[in-house]
Amino acid sequence: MRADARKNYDQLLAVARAVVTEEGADASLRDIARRAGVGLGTLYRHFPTREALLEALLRTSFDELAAKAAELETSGSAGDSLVSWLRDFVASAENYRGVIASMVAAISDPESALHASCVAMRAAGARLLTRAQTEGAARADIDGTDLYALAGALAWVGDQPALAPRADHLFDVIASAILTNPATTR
Amino acid sequence: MRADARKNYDQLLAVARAVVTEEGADASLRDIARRAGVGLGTLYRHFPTREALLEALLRTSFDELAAKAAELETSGSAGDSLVSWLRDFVASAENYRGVIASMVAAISDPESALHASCVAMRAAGARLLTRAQTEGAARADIDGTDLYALAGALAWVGDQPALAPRADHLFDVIASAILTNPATTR
DNA sequence: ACCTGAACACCGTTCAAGT
DNA sequence: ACCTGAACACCGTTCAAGT
Repeated sequence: MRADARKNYDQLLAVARAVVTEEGADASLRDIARRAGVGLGTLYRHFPTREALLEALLRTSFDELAAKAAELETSGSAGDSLVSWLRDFVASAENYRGVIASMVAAISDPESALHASCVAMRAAGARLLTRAQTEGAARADIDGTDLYALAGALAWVGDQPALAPRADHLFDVIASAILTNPATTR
Repeated sequence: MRADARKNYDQLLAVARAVVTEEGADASLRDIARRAGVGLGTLYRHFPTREALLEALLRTSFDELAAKAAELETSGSAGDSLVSWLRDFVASAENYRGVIASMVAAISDPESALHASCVAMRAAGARLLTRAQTEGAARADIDGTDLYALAGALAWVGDQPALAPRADHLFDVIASAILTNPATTR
């Protein structure tokens, strides 16, 4: 990449991080280009879709979550590992308001710039879930997509100002549902 | 209301029902006015905010849910009544894509045209929850807002094309979490 | 009373023209 | 190679002018 292009890319990403933090995932792209002091076409050149921009913003979080999952897969209690990773996943999705809808949609859209990362996140969660299920620490009747959906639902709750105060408590409620095997508690 | 105004109101509502069913709660108001064969100002005269239009669309559902709650409050098992109403609530919120976010936001916004109805829905759910809790059929550590949040989360899951196939199953997972008292199953 | 639609200030996206 | 910004087709919202 040419030096001036690199500079524009970095500047766009930094500004986008600030603006998306403030306005959410549906922030105005025009506004981002404007605040970055760059033509609108330049933004589109570097990030051809909104998903591409979000992917760049979330890159670090995705990598951290993948590393965290790798650690947890062989450490401590299977149930605790699963819940701990789920907590990190939800917290990271809540970093940018409204981003969870794109992350969920990306699962079934191979064209989305977020597709690969989101499929990888689902797989990482699924591995932790399977281990917990094998040990009898998690209910057996859910799969990786269910886990991803529950994580998404929790992130959505955290995104709603009227519900955010309950987000932590509801995390515990749902975590307990995941960790409870209904067949054995009846 | 003058006869011509009445006609416009009814026509707008009918068209809005069709368009919002098709496009979701963020459908273009301009498009609705256009398809209704009415000036844009006329739409704003009858429905000064998007929430006012949604409220009119949801009026019937709200009334039905209130009636259903009243019935269920004195019938059958407290746990079954709670879950049955919750199912109806979620199904009704899923009738119009994207409407659940407005319904949740309305809870903490007294200016919203949806405020009164949504507060009433939360109260109806809370009554069914309290009865179930009193009988020991529902976990004691959640309140009406938690229930409303869980219902919202389930409706959100149903709204996401990538997750909708799991919505029914996740309803059961969360319903079982509500009906399980963690203090007694440990 | 009620209706209309132009006007204004915004979008996302594309692409010809510039360097 | 890369950048710019006008152009196009849309929004939501308001309000002067009409009936």
